[in-house]
Amino acid sequence: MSAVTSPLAWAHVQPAAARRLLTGAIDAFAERGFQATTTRDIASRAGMSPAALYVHYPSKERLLFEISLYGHRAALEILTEANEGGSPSDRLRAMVSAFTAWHAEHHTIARVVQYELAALSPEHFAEVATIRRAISAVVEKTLTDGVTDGTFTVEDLPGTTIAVLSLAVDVARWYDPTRHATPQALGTLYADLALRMVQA
Amino acid sequence: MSAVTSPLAWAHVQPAAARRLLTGAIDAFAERGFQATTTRDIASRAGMSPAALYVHYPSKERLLFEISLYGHRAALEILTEANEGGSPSDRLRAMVSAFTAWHAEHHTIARVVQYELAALSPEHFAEVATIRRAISAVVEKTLTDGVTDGTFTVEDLPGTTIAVLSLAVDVARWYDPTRHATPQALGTLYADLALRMVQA
DNA sequence: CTGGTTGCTAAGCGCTTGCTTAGCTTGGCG
DNA sequence: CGCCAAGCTAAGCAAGCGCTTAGCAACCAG
Repeated sequence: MSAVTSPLAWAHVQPAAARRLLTGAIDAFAERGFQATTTRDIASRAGMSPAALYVHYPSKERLLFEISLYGHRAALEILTEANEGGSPSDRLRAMVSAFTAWHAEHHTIARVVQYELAALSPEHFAEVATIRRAISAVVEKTLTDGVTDGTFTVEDLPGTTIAVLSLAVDVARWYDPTRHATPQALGTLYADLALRMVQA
Repeated sequence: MSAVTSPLAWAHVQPAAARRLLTGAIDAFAERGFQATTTRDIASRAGMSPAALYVHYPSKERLLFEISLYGHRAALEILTEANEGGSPSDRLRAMVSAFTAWHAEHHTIARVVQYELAALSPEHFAEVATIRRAISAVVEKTLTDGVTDGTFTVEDLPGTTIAVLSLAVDVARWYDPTRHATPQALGTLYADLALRMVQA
């Protein structure tokens, strides 16, 4: 099972009822947004009464935090694994390909991760922001390596880092599996575009 | 620059109280999202009681529609004007530069335009979707022209069109005028990156 | 068997929501 | 002046919100 195509492992969420609530919440948050989703909606997606939610989670916000935290960790892991070994070009290609494919494959989770940050409590947001900085740092490091060894020409390093990540992240906004290419094909296309953006 | 003082022409919105409600709604929707914004919040930003909103607009959704419609029209106009005259390279550079700068300059309106589509009524969404298709068509046409005259090499035309637009649109998500470059500088950088993505 | 823990539901509490109603004030016009 | 429309507010309604409480059935350990 490749890192690119692996489904997010929610097996660690126990018991099964808690997992059903979590996956129901992902679908609901991605569809309507956090604020427009009711606890009654989440509970009914899990086949339960509204009160059952509070047996497993102390609040609706906590549910969002669990999703956001695991989503961010998965995204960082995907990037870090793709960044192991090879030339800067190889690593950038692997990272953009995997990161893009992940945002397409898991566009529901990715939407929650990228667009519901403002609904997190300040403490929970701070925890997630740490992971986000690490994600930027991984990409910026690879670009720096490429500039150093002469394979990349980058005029504005932080700006180009944001652009490369931004390209992949925005996939979550528009991607529809019934209308667009496979996540892998999109990853390949985007990796090519990103390489063109920085090649010397 | 707040939506209130931005150079987007809201002068056509009359009377002044209606305009104050509209600009207050832009700021509130951009900050918290449509669903999390209350009519009491919008009214108080305009210095009025909650009931005064309904003198000028029949519903909260209608306020969103007016903002979304005008924002989409402004975005299409920006693109169309930048696409007039010159080589495909010149036109692509001008479009990406202007479209990116617009999304940075008007990131509050752009956030409402790009992220609150799901809150529109089906009829209002359909109206706005027409403009969105026109926006894609303008960019795709210029890429096609560049491929035809040999200045561009594009493997996947619809995919690359989305990527170019996506790059600029995502600026609205992360742009912060206190932390990032000026809209003009960002536009120049992004125009360069976009040209690199497609040049033969 | 008994006693306690786990996972759940029915009912509902206090509060906030979008929006409505009734009525007041203001300014223009005969 | 009298009249009316425009623009506003205070008060509040019905509905829906996140979350709590009380209690019940199923299970397992002793």
